Amino acid sequence: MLLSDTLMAKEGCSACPIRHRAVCARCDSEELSRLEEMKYYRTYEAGQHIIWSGDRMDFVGSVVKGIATLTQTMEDGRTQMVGLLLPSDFVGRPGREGSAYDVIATTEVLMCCFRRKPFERMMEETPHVAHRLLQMTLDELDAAREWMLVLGRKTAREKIASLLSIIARRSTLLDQLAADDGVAIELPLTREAMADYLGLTLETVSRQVSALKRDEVIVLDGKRRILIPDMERLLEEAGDDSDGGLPV
Amino acid sequence: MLLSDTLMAKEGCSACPIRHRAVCARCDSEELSRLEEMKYYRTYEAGQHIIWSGDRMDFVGSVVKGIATLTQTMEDGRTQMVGLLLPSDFVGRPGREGSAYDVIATTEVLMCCFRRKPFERMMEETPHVAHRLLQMTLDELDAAREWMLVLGRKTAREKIASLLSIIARRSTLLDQLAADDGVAIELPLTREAMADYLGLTLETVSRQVSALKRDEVIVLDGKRRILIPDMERLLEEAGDDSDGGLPV
DNA sequence: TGCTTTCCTTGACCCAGATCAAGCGCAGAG
DNA sequence: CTCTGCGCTTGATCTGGGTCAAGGAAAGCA
Repeated sequence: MLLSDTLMAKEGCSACPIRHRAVCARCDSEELSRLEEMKYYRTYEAGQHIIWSGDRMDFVGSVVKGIATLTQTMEDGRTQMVGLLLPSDFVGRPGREGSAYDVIATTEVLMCCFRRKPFERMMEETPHVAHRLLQMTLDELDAAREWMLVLGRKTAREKIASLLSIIARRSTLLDQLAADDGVAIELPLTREAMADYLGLTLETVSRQVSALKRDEVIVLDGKRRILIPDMERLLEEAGDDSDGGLPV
Repeated sequence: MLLSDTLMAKEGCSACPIRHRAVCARCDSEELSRLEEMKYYRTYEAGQHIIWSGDRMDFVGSVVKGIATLTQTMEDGRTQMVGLLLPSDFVGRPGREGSAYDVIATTEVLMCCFRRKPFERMMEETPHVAHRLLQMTLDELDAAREWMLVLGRKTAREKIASLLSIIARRSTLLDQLAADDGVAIELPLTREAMADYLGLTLETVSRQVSALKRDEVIVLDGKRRILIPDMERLLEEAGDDSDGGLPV
């Protein structure tokens, strides 16, 4: 209905925009058709819970379009975002019933869901899904560890710069629109969501974004679109100068 | 020499203390003997680098005895520990040449190393190692995310309590010595190492440990041995009261 | 026996970021 | 066209944890 699943449902995996990056990236055509039998599409509106922490979940799946967040909450209400799910990212853990986190759609989200049991069986029986999932999990672990450095040791300004450079890196990877005279990113997160990601308050986020704008590290285009005239400069501000790993 | 590898080298994997928890946990005897051909033992002294960040590494492996840390460092010297490696934990990333982190022996460490190329080949050809590694990586990812909450949202006192309860949980899992009148843990970390894990300074760690002692949440036995008379109480202090997941 | 080194503790002071509070601007509803 | 609500900004003030500094204790060594 919303994100026309029409096309997708008809054409199957071959027309899928994340075909070459998701869990299914390595599958041959036989495996693909097996996956097609256990899959279904589902959309979620912005703000809607995709999964509730503690709930039993009977599917796993990939984000096809939109952005979702992985969030952890303490009893007294303090919350920490522990993951940002962009298209091609995997949701759910094979071999585990319940989710440990809330998964919440930030924008409208289209999910490609697989019924859990058949998916787990397939992981046992064929190698490619498991291998790809291992790769993706190792990447996520690296990302989580990079984020631990951000949370544990960086200043508020560095945290903002780190978030922007991570989003910039990931979204240029997806879109290939890195103009050399600067990068433009869509930032579909509220100040509060940014604060939850960065371990800050929304006021501090607002102040630091203003400060980066004042210092011309970034240029705001409307409220949610951000231009980065000089990526090098932003990386310096993030404290991970001369970053080892260029986008691969 | 130090941790007599003598016994181990002779008896092979069957006598190995981490046989049922490490990457090799699921292997059948044929796979085991294949692993034995590519493996060798190596010891590291306390304080020694096992792997340097950025260095090429030609092995992966498991910690058999001792404790090591995974650490990330910024140019200006700020450091953040991103992982604590206890016996059975896996070191290295198949499919990647270099390490992104420093791996440093905290105590004397015995490693069971596998030459990387043959290990990667084996992962392609047989399922059990890859499956087990996926499981372990997913667990580590969960641990990393739990840690993100600690780093991003907890107070200094909660951080200390969280560290102690994690060590207590992991080491009782290993040793099965959870007396019901309290738990005793060996804490082979300096105040500085704890600070690096928690995103604090060593002074703050020292003060908060003293405070927890004063409030009788913990009892110090010498400098490195800690008694926890009431585990419930400690979990409350850590802020994750009524913890969902009992040790499985 | 005393000297060095390493690790830890404790105190005094300071500051980055939290908290509290007010107000702005824009989009949707009536 | 105004009203309302939500997301954002900005100011004033407070405070948890950082910083700087001064010892103390235990282990190794000569």
